[in-house]
Amino acid sequence: MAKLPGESVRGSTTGRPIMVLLDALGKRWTLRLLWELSQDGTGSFRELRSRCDDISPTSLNTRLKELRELGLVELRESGYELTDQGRSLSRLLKPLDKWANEWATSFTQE
Amino acid sequence: MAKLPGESVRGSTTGRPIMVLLDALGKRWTLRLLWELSQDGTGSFRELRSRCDDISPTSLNTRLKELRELGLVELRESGYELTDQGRSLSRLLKPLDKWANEWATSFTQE
DNA sequence: CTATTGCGCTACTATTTTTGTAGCGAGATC
DNA sequence: GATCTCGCTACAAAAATAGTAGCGCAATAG
Repeated sequence: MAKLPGESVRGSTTGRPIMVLLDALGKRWTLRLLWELSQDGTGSFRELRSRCDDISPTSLNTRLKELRELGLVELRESGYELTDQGRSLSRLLKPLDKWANEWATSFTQE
Repeated sequence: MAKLPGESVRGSTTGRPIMVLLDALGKRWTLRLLWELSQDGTGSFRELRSRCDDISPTSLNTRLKELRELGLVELRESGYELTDQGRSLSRLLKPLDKWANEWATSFTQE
């Protein structure tokens, strides 16, 4: 179901890993889920739902399935959690928080 | 049209900058456009279309409008290009390329 | 001064993605 | 065996995205 590296995605037929990644991250909730899982760790399906403002179970499941196929998330006894790869990706996303805060000031000053 | 920091977005009513950012980046083509503009610099509307595998003008325009409202992209005589803020954000995205390449190897080995 | 070219972009409809509501089936607890 | 919570699915509605055609404008060419 999910597009893996090497496969053709929307906007790029080359299968270049970065394109596959950008395509996956560009789907709704993907980034948010990675963010939530990296911030507060393991969470059950229903926990994740409430953390994400009651995202519909359909959407949540679709994204979680994809993230699992992409090797970024796994379901363990304790609940959903990031894989090692998922964690290493999340580390790259962390600086976005600080960036966003600085970015926000350019709006409040207007 | 675009949701700015401080405003409520899908999945988060707090207006927290990171949530607004993740919402914006999670829309189709946003990440890809930032990527293209950071890689090959300024580009005209039609150039960007072809760089993105002939994304429809409707979609392209919608995203470019948003990116301009968010202060990440601007339209100059020479074409569309990243603002300073857009460039600083793109710098954070750069490591994704290397990460994606390493990630991809975990699939070819299977 | 007409004709053509290339620009950013819009109108309109079709398609795909995402959502919301309700609830299933399985396992633990009482 | 009734109840609770779990992950998750069915299905229809709503929203986002896409595809095709072409407009209005400015610059260039004949």
